[in-house]
Amino acid sequence: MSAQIPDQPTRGEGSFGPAVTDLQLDVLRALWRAGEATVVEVRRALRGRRRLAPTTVGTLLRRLEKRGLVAHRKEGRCLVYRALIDEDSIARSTIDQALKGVFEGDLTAFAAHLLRRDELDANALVRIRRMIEDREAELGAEEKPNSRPPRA
Amino acid sequence: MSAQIPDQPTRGEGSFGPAVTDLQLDVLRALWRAGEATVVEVRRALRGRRRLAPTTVGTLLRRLEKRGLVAHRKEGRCLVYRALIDEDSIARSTIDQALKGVFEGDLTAFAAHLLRRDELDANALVRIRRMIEDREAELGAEEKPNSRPPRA
DNA sequence: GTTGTAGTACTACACATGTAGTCCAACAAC
DNA sequence: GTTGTTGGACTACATGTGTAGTACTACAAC
Repeated sequence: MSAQIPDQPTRGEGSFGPAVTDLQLDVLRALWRAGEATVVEVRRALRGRRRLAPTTVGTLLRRLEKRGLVAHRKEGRCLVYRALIDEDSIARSTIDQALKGVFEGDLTAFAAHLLRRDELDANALVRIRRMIEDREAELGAEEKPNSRPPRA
Repeated sequence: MSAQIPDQPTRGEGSFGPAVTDLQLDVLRALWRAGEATVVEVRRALRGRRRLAPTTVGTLLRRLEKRGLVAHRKEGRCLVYRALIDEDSIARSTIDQALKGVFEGDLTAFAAHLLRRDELDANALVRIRRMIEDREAELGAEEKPNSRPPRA
């Protein structure tokens, strides 16, 4: 998984995945949701967030295709586009980029920063702690089947 | 804290903080570390990561100043620059941007994603869990010491 | 004084991006 | 057939960015 995609933007920096802009992400999201979509359909999906001319959406898709992030097939006279990367790859590289940029890749520092946010209320903390515990259990189980079962 | 800064880039999107590029971030980082620095000093600090012409660094600083992210004072014939935003603001808005873009602001989903990363080994998990527990204690303590005095 | 020299301002250029207009091809209706 | 309509290709333009060259200015050395 996680297709092999070139990274054009911010090309001065390390070889990361593709860093898509908000607009590009919106377009990709439309494709992810629809599976496949024509220009008109993508445009409709974008409606609400953005009101773009049909040609604009066409341009966006063509440029995304040039970057290797989407592809199209011809159905009659329409072009039907589909995404070539999955949401997770984008998430990963976006986060990587932010992470690397701001915290120089230090996930723990990153976590520390996140925990200071107001949006993270007690409930969210509990949920996340549970996730961590689950993950610890998972890792514990596969790393060393019998040593120090971290699960409480 | 967290100075009030306009966000020029990706201006199509919601009113977020400044989203700086990698290069800009490198420059800012140099300023943060040094407190104040001239063009030459910033350039030297960047050396290793980037080999830029002195004029390039000057341009970068001037543009950053135009965006309101740095300021300068004159010392003799040299301009001494300093950052106007702190690292935390940048971290916050960068993360916000990534978060909003990819996970539509859902911090829990974001956390779920992070927890799947290989870089997060058992030790990191423990550290982060501890941080969460601390934070939970903190929140618990200030939310309701007895009933509803919001001041902690 | 004249002449380096260093440092800044201005200008420039290529490229990605957000945005859309114009033109053309293909199909539908008459 | 001709004519409309629809959708895509190409072009365009403003702005931000990465990068740097050139021109000016002020100080140091002679």
